[in-house]
Amino acid sequence: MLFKDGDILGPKTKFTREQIIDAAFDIANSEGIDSITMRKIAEKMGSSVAPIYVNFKNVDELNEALIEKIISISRQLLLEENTGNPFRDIGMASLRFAMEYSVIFRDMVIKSGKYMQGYDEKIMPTLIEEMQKDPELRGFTIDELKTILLKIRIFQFGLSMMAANGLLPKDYSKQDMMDILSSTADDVIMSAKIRKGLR
Amino acid sequence: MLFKDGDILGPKTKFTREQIIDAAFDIANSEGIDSITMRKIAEKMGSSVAPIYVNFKNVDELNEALIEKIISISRQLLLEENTGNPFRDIGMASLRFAMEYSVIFRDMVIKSGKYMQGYDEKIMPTLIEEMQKDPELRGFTIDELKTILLKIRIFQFGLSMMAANGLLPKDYSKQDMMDILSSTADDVIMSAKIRKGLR
DNA sequence: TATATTATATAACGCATGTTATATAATATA
DNA sequence: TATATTATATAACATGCGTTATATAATATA
Repeated sequence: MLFKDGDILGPKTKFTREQIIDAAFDIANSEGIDSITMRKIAEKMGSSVAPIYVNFKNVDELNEALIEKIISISRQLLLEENTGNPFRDIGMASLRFAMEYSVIFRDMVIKSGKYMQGYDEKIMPTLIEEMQKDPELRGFTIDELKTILLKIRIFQFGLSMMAANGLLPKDYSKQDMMDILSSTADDVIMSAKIRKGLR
Repeated sequence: MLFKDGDILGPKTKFTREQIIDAAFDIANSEGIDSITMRKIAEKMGSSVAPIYVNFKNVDELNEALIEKIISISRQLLLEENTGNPFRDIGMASLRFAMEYSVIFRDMVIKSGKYMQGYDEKIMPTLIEEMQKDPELRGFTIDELKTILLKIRIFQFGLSMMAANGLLPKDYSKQDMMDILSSTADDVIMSAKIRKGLR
């Protein structure tokens, strides 16, 4: 062995793994995930495709890394919404993601239905537990809480998807969206209480 | 002129315009609209690409015809839901489309945001008029009716989209979906009444 | 039957893609 | 300085795409 372990030979790296992922992310968020090509990424970085293939075995591996970045961003958005009410926080974080990264949000819903389904199934029990602690929701059975949660999640998903696709009324603001989300959540909970004779 | 007008010469047509559109529709509904290629359509029909180019100038013209077929199917579904309550009928028809042609539904939402937006803006006034006739909804201002309609449309869109993407709980039946849609619509209306002191 | 017409098949073109082989240049160590 | 190593550039490849040029075969009429 001519060199010790850890030695780095050759020219300095000009294009890092992160730069590549960032370039891919930019393309995905402006033109859609399917519009990503190796040559476009290279052009965006001002390089050839060679640095990409040094950092990633092939396009599948790059896509995996891109998905990881997207998930990490969505997690970051969730962390930033910290009112302690995970119920509300998840809705708001999803709404923010849908608005700030609308093209990617659309693509993610379609591409990774399976992933999202698994994700949902993981957080559902946690959310139900949180709901059981909420004094506003006292007196409901677990099945009733599940129905309430499902209704609100369906509404929140529809709102996010309509926002991401420009299907909401013109000049509908972020505040309008947050308002209609919490208003409809109130509707669902209030009606459940009335049906149960809790009011 | 050797032949009279209206004469048809040459071999009999084996592949009609409709067969081509149907083949394209099948591919769109199983693999997605973007997966349609001239060669795949030909293979599905057991032909070459030649008959396609006799019936359509290019791929754009074929896509136009495909969109027309999709719209016509969605219109047919709406006609089949005829309870006289356009409010409910549109929701159910959209839900059926999302379930029976889920891949196409997803693609249509994404591809033709502009078209859908225009479509919505056209039927909104009609729906508001219908709501004004409904004795259940007496006493609301137009703005209040608009909010109620928007809430229900957002929920219905979210439900359709989740159904089309397999994001609903396992074994969630069509009946379950129709039930949760009308139940949530009731929630929204009931809550609006209570807020207004109508109950 | 011979001919004009047309539906279809085949093959090729130009283009964009992912991938790879090869060349070039930069860098740390002997 | 000379060399081994490696980051990058370039160019080619196979593949799949829309499209088109050409050939083939079927059909109705003269």
